Amino acid sequence: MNEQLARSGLHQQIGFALRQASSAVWSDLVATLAPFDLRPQVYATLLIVEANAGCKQQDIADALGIHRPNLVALVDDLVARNLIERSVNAADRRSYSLVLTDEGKAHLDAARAAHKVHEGRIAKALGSAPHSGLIDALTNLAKIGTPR
Amino acid sequence: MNEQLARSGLHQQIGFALRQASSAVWSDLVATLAPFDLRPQVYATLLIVEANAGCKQQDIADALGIHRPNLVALVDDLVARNLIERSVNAADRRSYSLVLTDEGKAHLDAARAAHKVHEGRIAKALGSAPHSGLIDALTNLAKIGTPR
DNA sequence: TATTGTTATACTCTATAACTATA
DNA sequence: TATAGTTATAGAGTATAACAATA
Repeated sequence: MNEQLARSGLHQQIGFALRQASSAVWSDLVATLAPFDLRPQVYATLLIVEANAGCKQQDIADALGIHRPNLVALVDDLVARNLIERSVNAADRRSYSLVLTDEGKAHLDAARAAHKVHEGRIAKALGSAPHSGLIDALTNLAKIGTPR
Repeated sequence: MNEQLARSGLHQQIGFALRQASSAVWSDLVATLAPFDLRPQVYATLLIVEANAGCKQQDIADALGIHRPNLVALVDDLVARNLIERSVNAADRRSYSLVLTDEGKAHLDAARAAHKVHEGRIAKALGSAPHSGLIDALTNLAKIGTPR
């Protein structure tokens, strides 16, 4: 941000502070997971399927806070890569039962290790007084990925 | 989120918590500003121009953390609506000098009143102990707009 | 050379409507 | 009727490359 620019009060407002912090952290997460060919939502899907073996796509959409149609291509891709297995749910043949494959579990474990490093960067960005105030914390978060 | 769904640890992770909180607050802000025909970034642009009369588009892009091409249509629209005035900067004829019109100032003031109400909703969602922890705060924020 | 604004373009994420198959 | 998955489509928001005008 241009330091000469007078304060418009923008970065004191929770909506914009959240937006910028979220954007910065998301970008860092995208870069973190890229070596594993995983987008954040795809990684999250693997986490959810791991913790909820046999869940259906609707469950994942709810957990991610998005709509069902947006999960279709995502799950298709995971199945094509043999990271999850999609089988018809015998009890209710409208839905699928999703489970991690062994390969999916191994891939998730590798990505999780990288994610841990990412969380470390966040902790560092939050500084030594993470509870000193939400705006301060978010302002610091928004600086993730900025050369220091 | 499906309450039956076992915890995948997802909502304990800052990246996803931020994402969901940001999304919820942003949606609330969009709805708040809609009656004024302003998107959040357009409203933010008015705030920046008000606090930095004579600034150029590049300044706004920097403040918003976006790239210059994405501001062109936005500023065009504000000029067409007679909310800001764009005049050639005599000192550097490459750039424009942006200032609020009287109409723009009045429109911004009206929107700002609505924005205050939105901030009240956020304060309420944050609860009475806003500093008790970042994740808790964000989890509460993510519930904005959810029927309680 | 570097910067400002611009145009054209593309990608990600998310939303809605309508279909199918099952219940 | 309602639900799960799907298809097609649309919209916001942001990104990059390349150009003209100006410095």
